[in-house]
Amino acid sequence: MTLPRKALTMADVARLAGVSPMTVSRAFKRDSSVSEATRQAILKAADDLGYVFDATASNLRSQKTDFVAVTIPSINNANFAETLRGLSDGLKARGLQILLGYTDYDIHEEERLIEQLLRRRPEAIVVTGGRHTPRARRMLENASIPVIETWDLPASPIGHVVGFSNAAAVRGMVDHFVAEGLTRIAFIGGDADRDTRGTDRREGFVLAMRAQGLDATRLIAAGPPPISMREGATAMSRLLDRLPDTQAVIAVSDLSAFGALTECQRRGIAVPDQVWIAGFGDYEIAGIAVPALTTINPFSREIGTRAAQLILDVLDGQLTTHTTIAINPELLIRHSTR
Amino acid sequence: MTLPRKALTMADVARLAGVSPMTVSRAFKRDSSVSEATRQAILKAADDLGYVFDATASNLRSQKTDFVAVTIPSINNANFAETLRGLSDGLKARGLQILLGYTDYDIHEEERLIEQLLRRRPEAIVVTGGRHTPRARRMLENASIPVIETWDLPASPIGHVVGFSNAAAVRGMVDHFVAEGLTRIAFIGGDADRDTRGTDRREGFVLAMRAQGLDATRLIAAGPPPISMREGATAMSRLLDRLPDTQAVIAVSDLSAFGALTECQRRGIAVPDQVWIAGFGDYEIAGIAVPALTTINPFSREIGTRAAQLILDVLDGQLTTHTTIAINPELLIRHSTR
DNA sequence: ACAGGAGTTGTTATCGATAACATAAACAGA
DNA sequence: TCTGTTTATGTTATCGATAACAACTCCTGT
Repeated sequence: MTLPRKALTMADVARLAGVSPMTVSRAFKRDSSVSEATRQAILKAADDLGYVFDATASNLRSQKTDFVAVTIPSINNANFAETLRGLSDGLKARGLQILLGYTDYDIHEEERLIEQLLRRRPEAIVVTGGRHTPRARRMLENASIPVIETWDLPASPIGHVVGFSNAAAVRGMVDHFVAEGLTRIAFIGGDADRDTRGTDRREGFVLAMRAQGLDATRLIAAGPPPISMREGATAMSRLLDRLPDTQAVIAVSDLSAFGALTECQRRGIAVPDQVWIAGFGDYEIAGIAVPALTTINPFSREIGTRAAQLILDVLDGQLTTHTTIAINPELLIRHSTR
Repeated sequence: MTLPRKALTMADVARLAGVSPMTVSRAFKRDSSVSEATRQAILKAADDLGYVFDATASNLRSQKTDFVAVTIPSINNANFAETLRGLSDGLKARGLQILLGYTDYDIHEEERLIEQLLRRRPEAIVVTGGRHTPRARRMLENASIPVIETWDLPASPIGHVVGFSNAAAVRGMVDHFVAEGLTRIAFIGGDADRDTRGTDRREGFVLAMRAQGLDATRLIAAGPPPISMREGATAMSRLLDRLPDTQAVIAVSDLSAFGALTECQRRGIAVPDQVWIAGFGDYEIAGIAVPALTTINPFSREIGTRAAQLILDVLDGQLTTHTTIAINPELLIRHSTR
C-alpha cells in the first residue's frame, strides 16, 4: 500500500531490484531476453513500489504508441459500436489501443478530429466514410501510416477500404419491392449533405426508382441526421398525411423504420397489409419488432474485424499494396414486407 | 502537397520560419506570448511543410497528456454512450481527449484495462460502477489523479462519485406498483455477479418486495449480462409459461423490457390490460414503443456532464475534497403500466 | 584448451517538445 | 534622461524509457 507520491521511474525499480534500468525495461517487455529469476524479482520490486510503467516516455523514444485512431459519426449508434467492437477485439491481442473520436456526422468536425488524433502518432487510422474535407484528405495522405476508410466504397480511396456501396444496397431493396409489384415507394431520410452515407442511400433510392421508370419524388426529409425513432415516426406521420396511397417505405435506418412502424400502430394502419416498411442496418430491434422489419445487414462487426486484420497485416509488412475489401450487404426480407 | 517523408520536427519549421524552435513551440500554444506576425509566419511554415505537432514529445516533457481515461461496460449501450457524450462534450472545450476502454461487464477485465489506461498517464480517470478488484482499487488509489466512480453510490468511494443507488431506484418502482394494488410482481435480469448494477437492481427488487411483505421469488435469470431484447423476450416467454398469474414485470433495462413486450404481442397478451411491463434507463425505445414503456430515467447524459465538470474543477484546483454528486433517477409512468 | 555462439546484463546517447532561465527591445513614468 | 516594467525571443537542460552497441558469463564442440 503505497501513498500517492510522485515520479516513480524504472530507475527506482532498478535500484530496489539491484539491476540496471535497461534490465527493468527489458523485464517489462514480452519477448526480450531476461532470465526468469531477475524478471520475477524486478516485477516484484515494481509491484512493491507501486510503479506504473510510463508509456509517454516509451512512446517518444521507441516512436511507437500502440494507438490506432478511429473516427465514427456517433458513439450512440449500434452499427458503429459493432464496428468498433470488431476493431477493438481484433487489435487487443496485439496490444493496440483504440483512440476514438466522434464527428457528429460533420466532415469539418472530422477534419479537426483527424488533426488531433494524428498528433498522438497512431500506428494506423480508421475513418468512417469516404468523403472528407480537402485538408483532412491531405493530412491522411501525408500521415505515412495505414489509412482505412470504412462503411463506403470511395471513388478514389486514400488507402485501404473496408466497405460497401450504400447506394447499391438500397437499389437492391427497391428492385425487390418492384419485383413484388409495388410502384408507389417512399424514402425517409435526414436532410441532405451531412450524413454522407444517408445521402448515398437516398440517391441510391432515387436512381433505382428512375431506372425502374417510377416516380422517385416521395422523399421525406426528417431533419438533420442522425434520424431517431421519434423523427422516423414524425416523418411517417407526414407521409401518411400527404401521400396516403404510398405502398412501401424505405427508411434510412432501422431506428427510423421502427419509429415509422410505431406511427402506423398508433394510427391503426396494418403493416404490412396496408403499407410495407423497411429499414437499414439490421439493428437488434429490426429482428424483434412485431412485425419484424425487413432490412439490410451491412455486417457492421465484420467491417471492424476486417479492418483490424488489415491493420495487423500492414504493420507486419505482409501487405504492402492498398487493398479494398468489399462487403456484400445482405437483404433480409421479414414480415414488415411480404 | 507534401509526400510522406519522415520526422518533421519543430526545428524544421523553425528553420523555415527563421526563428528558434522555442518560438515555434510557443506559436502552437494558445495563450503564450508570440507576436501575431511571427505566429502567422510560423503557422504558415508549418502548413507548407505539412508539419504535424508531436504530442508524444510534448506529453513527456510537460508531464501532461490531456487524456481523460474512461471505462464503460459496453460500447454498444445507449445509456453509457450518453454518459460518454456528456463527458466528451464537457471535456472538449478544455482540449481533453477521452481514452476509452470497455470492460465487457467484467471487473477482471476492468483491472487489466485500468492498468493499461494508467500507463498512458491520463489527467483523470472515470470508471463505471463502484465495485472493483482489490488490485484495481489499489491502482486507482495510488494514481494521484482524480478518480470518479459513476452509475453507482459506492459504500466507500475511492475518490469522487457521480451516481445513484440502483437498488433504491428499483424500490421506487416496486413501491409504486404495490401502491397501485399489484402483488404478483416479477423481475427479469441477467445472471448474478457480473453486471453489478444489474445485480443491485435485482437486490433492490427483492428487498423492496420483502419490505412490502410480498413474495420476491419471481426472478427470471436471462443469461449472462448484458441482457438483450431477444433475451428479454425469451425470459418473458419462460415467465408466462411458468408463472402465468404474474401481474407485472420489471426488467433490468428497457431493452429487455421491450423484448418482453414483443413476446406479449406475439402471444396476443395485452399490455397493460393483462400484464404490466416496466424497464430501466429511459432509452429512446421506451418512449416510442406502443404502448410506451414505464421506466426510470437515470439522467445518463447528466452523469457525464457532471463528471466532466468535476474533473475541470479539480484540475483547476477549485475542488480539493472528494465529492459525491447524487443523481435522482426519475420514475416515468407510461402506458405499459397504468 | 580454446574458438565461437547463445544468453544475459550494462553503458551511452537519444526521441522532440518545453520548463526554466536569460536577454534584447520597446515603452512607460518620474 | 534614466530606471523599471512589459513584451518578444533565444539558450540550455530535461522529461523517462529504450535503441544501439558493448561486454561478460556459460556452454558446446573439437
